[in-house]
Amino acid sequence: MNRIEIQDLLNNQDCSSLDKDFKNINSQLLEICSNFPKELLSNHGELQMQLQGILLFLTKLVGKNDLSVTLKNEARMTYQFSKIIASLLKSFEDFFFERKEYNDPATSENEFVFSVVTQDMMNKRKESMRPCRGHRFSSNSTETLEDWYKKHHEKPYLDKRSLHELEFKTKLSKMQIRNWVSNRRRKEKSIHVSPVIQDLLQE
Amino acid sequence: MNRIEIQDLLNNQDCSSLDKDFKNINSQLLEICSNFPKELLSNHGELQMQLQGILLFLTKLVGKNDLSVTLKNEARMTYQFSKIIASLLKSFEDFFFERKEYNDPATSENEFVFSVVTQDMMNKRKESMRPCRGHRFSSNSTETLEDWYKKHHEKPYLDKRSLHELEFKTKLSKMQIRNWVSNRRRKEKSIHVSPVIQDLLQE
DNA sequence: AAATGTAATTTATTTACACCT
DNA sequence: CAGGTGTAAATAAATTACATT
Repeated sequence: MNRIEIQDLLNNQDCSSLDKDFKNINSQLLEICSNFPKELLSNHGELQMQLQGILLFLTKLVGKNDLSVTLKNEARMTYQFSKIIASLLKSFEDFFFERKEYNDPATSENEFVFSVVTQDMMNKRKESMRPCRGHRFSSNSTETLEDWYKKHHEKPYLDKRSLHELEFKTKLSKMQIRNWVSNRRRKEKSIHVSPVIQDLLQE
Repeated sequence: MNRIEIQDLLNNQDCSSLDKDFKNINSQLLEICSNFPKELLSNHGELQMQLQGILLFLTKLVGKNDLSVTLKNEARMTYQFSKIIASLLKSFEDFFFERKEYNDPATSENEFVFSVVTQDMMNKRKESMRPCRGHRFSSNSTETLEDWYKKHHEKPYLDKRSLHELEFKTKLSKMQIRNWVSNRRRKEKSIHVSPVIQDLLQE
């Protein structure tokens, strides 16, 4: 399984420039949506151009192989959302300018896609690009922590020295380490090994 | 954990009438989207009414407690999608009829939500309402199958009699049973119990 | 700073189905 | 069509973060 690499990747960097670009795209979309009917007549050409650019960027993004699954999914969704906006825009434009030759819905809508990007999805990207719920630590860090826990099994509470040491070894923040140990204690409660196995392990 | 109940619920019924209503809503939405610009002037009042009805239904649906998580999510997404459509429709209408008092985007867009419903999401509902990937069998059925497998561990292949018997006991279709046994054989390959434990189990 | 609850995410497992031999 | 294998779609379980008390 090649999952650890992906994990480490997520832990050690911000996917920085790509991520910034993607955020940028999202803001552009939000802005387009906010100004939707107002701007249609004044600069619809510009809007179309902007949307084409956005779609182009997203196509490229979706095609990339080295992306995190999350980012890829979001990119796909945003792509679909952009497409629907572009499509609606086009329809309305045709309507405004009486070029009433919009395609037969029966055929054109077949590849019509709807996708949902909630606003808080967009916000999420802005806020929490760092310590992220559910994102695993590197197996290295986990091992270090697990070792510490095993050693201090009797009284699994952090003192200053331990915290410092772990911070250094794992490169995690104090808060993350405190959380981990706290969560680990909780986990302990729900682990119940049968006595037979326990004996076995003690050999 | 209360998960088994939910599972059984999913296994034993079709959520039939609700489900049909929901499908209906989805088709309505699709139709509205297909005819979007064309119908705007001719019967926008009707459209608005229809959308209001849809939103009402979805609000109720989302509020229900006894729904499968999947359905609930889909309902939420569809709700958001409907809302965006309604909102766009309203904006354009205002624009058409020169009542240019659409709300200040800064305030009105704050609760603006985008959601994505891909077309194949809608199709999925249509097709596969029965044997559904990922939906677990009842623990009862699984136990029966697992028992059979254990008994025939040496040669875990179905004969006609076994198939018939299992079909009767589990209420699953022949195909499902064949699939299960096939998948079970595959799983066997990836299970490797340490010899120590194996000895232990043989006692 | 502790337990506890729970949100958001990832990973593993289960079922269905397609394709090949 | 049986059987193995690959993989899609869904659920379940585990991991990390954070809020509350």
